[in-house]
Amino acid sequence: MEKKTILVVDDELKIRILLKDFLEREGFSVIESQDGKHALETFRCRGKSIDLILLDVMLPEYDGWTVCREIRKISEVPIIMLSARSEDFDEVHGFEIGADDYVKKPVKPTVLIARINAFFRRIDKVKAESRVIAFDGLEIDDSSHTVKVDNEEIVLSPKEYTLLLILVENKGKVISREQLLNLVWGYDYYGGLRTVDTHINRLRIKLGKKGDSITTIRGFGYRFEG
Amino acid sequence: MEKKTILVVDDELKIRILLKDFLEREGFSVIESQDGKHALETFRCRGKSIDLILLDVMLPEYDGWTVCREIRKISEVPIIMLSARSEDFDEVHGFEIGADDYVKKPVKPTVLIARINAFFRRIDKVKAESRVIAFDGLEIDDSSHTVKVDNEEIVLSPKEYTLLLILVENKGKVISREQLLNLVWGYDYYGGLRTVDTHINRLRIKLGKKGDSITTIRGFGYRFEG
DNA sequence: TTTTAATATGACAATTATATCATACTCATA
DNA sequence: TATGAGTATGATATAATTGTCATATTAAAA
Repeated sequence: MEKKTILVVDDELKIRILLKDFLEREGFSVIESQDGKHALETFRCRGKSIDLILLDVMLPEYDGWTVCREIRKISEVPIIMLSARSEDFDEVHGFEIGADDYVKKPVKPTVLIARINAFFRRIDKVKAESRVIAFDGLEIDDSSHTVKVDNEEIVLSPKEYTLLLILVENKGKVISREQLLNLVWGYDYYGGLRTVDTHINRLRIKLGKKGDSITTIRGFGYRFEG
Repeated sequence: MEKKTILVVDDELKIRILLKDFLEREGFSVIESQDGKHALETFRCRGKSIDLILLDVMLPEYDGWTVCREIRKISEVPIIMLSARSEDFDEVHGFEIGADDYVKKPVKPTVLIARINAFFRRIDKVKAESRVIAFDGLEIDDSSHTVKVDNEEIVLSPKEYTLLLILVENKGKVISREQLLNLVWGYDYYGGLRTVDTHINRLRIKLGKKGDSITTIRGFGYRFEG
């Protein structure tokens, strides 16, 4: 497995150095940011390659809460908040706005690294799980990337496959074209919404009669019936 | 989504009751165990249906470390360890033997629940429970964007749907045509007020007998009875 | 009851959303 | 470099939605 990249956001140079040092010794690659604004810019620019964010709460130029909320609007990247504030209220708040963990300062590097490793161990496991979705004659095997309709394998392009997966994972729910662009194409894609239509169209054709399961919700998006 | 089941392992009855109470209020289903041996037996017997284990470290009949290690030999079920021991060494050890989180006692239920929710949010693919408004034979599911009258689905156009949603969200209150134009059409819309009448009309027809629930308040606007 | 104003309704045209098609571009591979 | 699969985009066709108006109906007031 390739190196994981961690973005460390803290205004104190001493802490950044301490963490960078420990993390790199553990085999992680580290990017640093000294304030909220810079962190957001960094993430917008290289978000795709960042596997985890260590985010201090007390920051100049947008505090940690703001940074967390802004990032959550565009990404589900794991975020661990670091905070000197030890109130329960703050901790709960951190989780509510989308953080994955909340660690109280002073941070002990050994403990933090144990947490990070445990976290990656868990999400890698979830990712690696061979997931098979099957119902009503439709079968999607995520580990082999194969799709079958009535036991007949059909070949989908990458975009078509991901599109189908997202729709089926959220079956019964309407997903807007904007959401689909985010989820399938990535939050940093700025193409036209019509592109989604075209791909839906091709997907429907390839799915044959199962294509009817993709319902158009005029004005709102698409929904997979299930 | 179906209820998640949590196995709470703690020898103190008081804590078990406290946690069970809180967790059930949050929509989890709870199983209890008062010692390590019993916890292992319980898990071996119904492990398949357990989604998370809250495991105290200080236990009679096999301590928490042992239970965690034994479970890890046969399962990857998420484990959150609870411990009165606050040494960093213990925390690191907990992660090393396969725990997913380590929470120091005394446990604050609100914090623990925030952690548990964040954890499930991360590892679950599907999230976000759907918001459903239902009463008197009318059902509006906003996530799937479906409207049912007496369990019969009816298809509404975007404007009709939004109009209905606004009316129902404010049921019992009169909403003026101006307000409806603002809420449904947007504040920057400058069409005629009569347009609302037409849409109300079309909505009433599609709702069938439920259409009678939209009352005209002469001179003021409309009101959804409920 | 008559009058008046407000609202309901139906028809139509205008607008908008979506599906579909044709084409050009991109990128990996032979 | 040529090929082909995959993709993005714009043009056009099709279909649904919407806004407006004329007219009918209704409710309140005189």
